Amino acid sequence: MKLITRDTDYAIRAMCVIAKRKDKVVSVKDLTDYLKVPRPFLRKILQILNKRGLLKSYKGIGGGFTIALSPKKISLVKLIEVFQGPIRLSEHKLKKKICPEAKICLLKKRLDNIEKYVKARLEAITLETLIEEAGRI
Amino acid sequence: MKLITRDTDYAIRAMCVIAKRKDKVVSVKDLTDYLKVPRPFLRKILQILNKRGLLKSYKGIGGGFTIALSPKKISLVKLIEVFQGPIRLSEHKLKKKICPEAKICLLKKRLDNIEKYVKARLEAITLETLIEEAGRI
DNA sequence: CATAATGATACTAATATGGTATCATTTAAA
DNA sequence: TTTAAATGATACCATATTAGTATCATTATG
Ligand code: FES
Ligand code: FES
Repeated sequence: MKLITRDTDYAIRAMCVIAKRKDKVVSVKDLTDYLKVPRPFLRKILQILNKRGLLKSYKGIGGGFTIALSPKKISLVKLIEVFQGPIRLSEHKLKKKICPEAKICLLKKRLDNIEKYVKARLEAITLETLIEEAGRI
Repeated sequence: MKLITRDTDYAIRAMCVIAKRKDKVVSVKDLTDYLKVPRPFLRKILQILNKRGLLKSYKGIGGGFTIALSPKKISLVKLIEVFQGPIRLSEHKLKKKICPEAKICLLKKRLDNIEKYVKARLEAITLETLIEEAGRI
């Protein structure tokens, strides 16, 4: 029932570091040294973030990644959806078909409400808020 | 990221039916006829609910299950925890060890808040509320 | 041209999920 | 007292998801 899987988690940590370094190019080596996260796995993750347009990448010696968007614009919802697909707390289906009772199902209605709330909260958590407040500690 | 897995879902549906039938003994056959859910799987699920004291079981011909507690007292949290363990939306650990930064980690703090809310909402959804409101439709 | 970086892609291991299958035990009723 | 209809206990199996590795190609810099 995890809201956040490992890859998303690592992505958040890495993005925070990269965002803090502003326009400096950060390599995977820099990141793994700091984050103690498996290198090939992190590489894969950063490549995905690059493809999705959240990072810019630079090849060759001295290469690495910079952040592609303002940290304000990168929310947890966005990062979660990159690695875990659309946020859906409740499918509440029967055997992969849409349940005929879906429209009147009370349980589904209530879970959908919870989902809306969670999504809104995750939307409000951006890289900026994570970095900014961390700086104050 | 599902809040509710298949077994929990089936358990909820089955418990609602059993609760509605009050003190009548409901067999797995009755339930599968009505719910269209795989029989051996549902059997396993009901056995677990029985062990956990949420159902009472009766063996032999004419046997089956009745509800053991007032539907008021059976919340979604309880049912989820039976099949999925304690509700923890965010572990946010590093390599199975507790993260040294856990106490000051902002992300964790925020996810924990979301978790508290979700848990409270799931606590408020009981079999009684599901049955009662369904009756009004 | 050597080297240090990423890009692309395929493979693998571990865990969780969603079940089946089998046999033992109990009990009501014929 | 036998039989059939139910659950109890357990072991097994199939699939999907998660969490990675491994390899080779490509690119940029000095
Ligand atoms: S959506 Fe089908 S029973 Fe809830
Ligand atoms: S709990 Fe370790 S970084 Fe958040």
